[in-house]
Amino acid sequence: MALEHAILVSLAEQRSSGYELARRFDRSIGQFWSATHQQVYKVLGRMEQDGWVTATVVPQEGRPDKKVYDLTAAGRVELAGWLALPAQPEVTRSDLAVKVRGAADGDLDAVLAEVARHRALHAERLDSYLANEKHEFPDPESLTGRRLHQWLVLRGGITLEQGLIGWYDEVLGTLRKPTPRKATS
Amino acid sequence: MALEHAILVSLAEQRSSGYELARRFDRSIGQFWSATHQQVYKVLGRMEQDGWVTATVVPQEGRPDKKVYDLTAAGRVELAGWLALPAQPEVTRSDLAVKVRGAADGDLDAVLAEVARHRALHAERLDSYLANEKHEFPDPESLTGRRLHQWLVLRGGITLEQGLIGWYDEVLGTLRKPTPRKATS
DNA sequence: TTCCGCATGTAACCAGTTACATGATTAC
DNA sequence: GTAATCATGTAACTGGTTACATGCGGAA
Repeated sequence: MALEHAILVSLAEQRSSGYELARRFDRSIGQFWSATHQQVYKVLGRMEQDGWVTATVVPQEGRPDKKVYDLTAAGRVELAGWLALPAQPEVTRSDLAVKVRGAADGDLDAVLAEVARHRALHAERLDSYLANEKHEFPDPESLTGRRLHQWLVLRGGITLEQGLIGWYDEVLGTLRKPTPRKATS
Repeated sequence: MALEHAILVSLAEQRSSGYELARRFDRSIGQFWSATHQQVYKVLGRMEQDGWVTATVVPQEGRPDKKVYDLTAAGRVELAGWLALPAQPEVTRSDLAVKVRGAADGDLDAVLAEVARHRALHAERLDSYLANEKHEFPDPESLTGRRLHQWLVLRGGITLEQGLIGWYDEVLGTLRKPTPRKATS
């Protein structure tokens, strides 16, 4: 169980609606914990019933009303309790790694094209993380508390992306036949 | 869906029983796709019904009989088809990253202790991967085909572990109060 | 007029985990 | 005698995905 707790962490930083939470999971924290909006709404409902959060309907002009959620005291207790618990080991699921391993049983070039596509995807994501770091945390040395912790998690995302890209390059460098000279372009 | 396909890849390398598959998922391929033995048995049953694999009971002496699974032609077709499909993006779930991000809402030292514990765990795993590499692939330059692909996936595991360890060290180096001189030892 | 962003949800389904169950053999 | 390894499974549950549903406002 854990989306609960990721939401608690998110709400402790800032009260938000389900929609905002879902968007936030798409970005910063989503590197390490992702969730669709449907799942977020479902879990928020349960959390409200359990008394971890309270909802307030906030009317808006020109757009739909939203339900903004706040942590309750009980929610904070739950969060602190969870933080003290051992963390489960990291899990990385990579379709692509399985495909690389099985590449001999199908079309190797198709698999390599996928590796190249993922390489581009992650390079883009890495760029956006780096831009984000420059913009949001221009002076890491001076950070403390929550902001420092947020920066460290972003650093983790950056490190992982760099590792993946390095691995993609190793795979491509090893398995790609050197393009025949004079070919395309 | 994907455990199906990870099993197909595994069986294409070597016919195996459910038990053997489950053990294999604990090690090599488990870095990128893990599964419990229960889940493996369940999925193997479905795959047999779908005609992707066939089972043969192999009697053994001094230990229980086992059901060895082989790929069928249909299974090979399925595998080749899946390999040509786009791969879904990598997903990394890290409880610990969420805890680091939320550390200000609980006991920071407890979270750091967890980071240190995970650091040790992953350092151990990295060592075993490196030992495995040395032992199983002493001369990477000479590898081709399946063995080469296997080595590359192992390289991926090594890269990820190194990245994680680097990140743990960054977190610990940043958040750990310098131990007071003269304290414990 | 068509699509995108904002905003919230329900329902059906699927994949994976946890707990439980059995039973022989081998090593400490 | 106690635990680990080999070997296979069932049952109940949980967490997450996919598909479907609605409706306003603003931009192209």
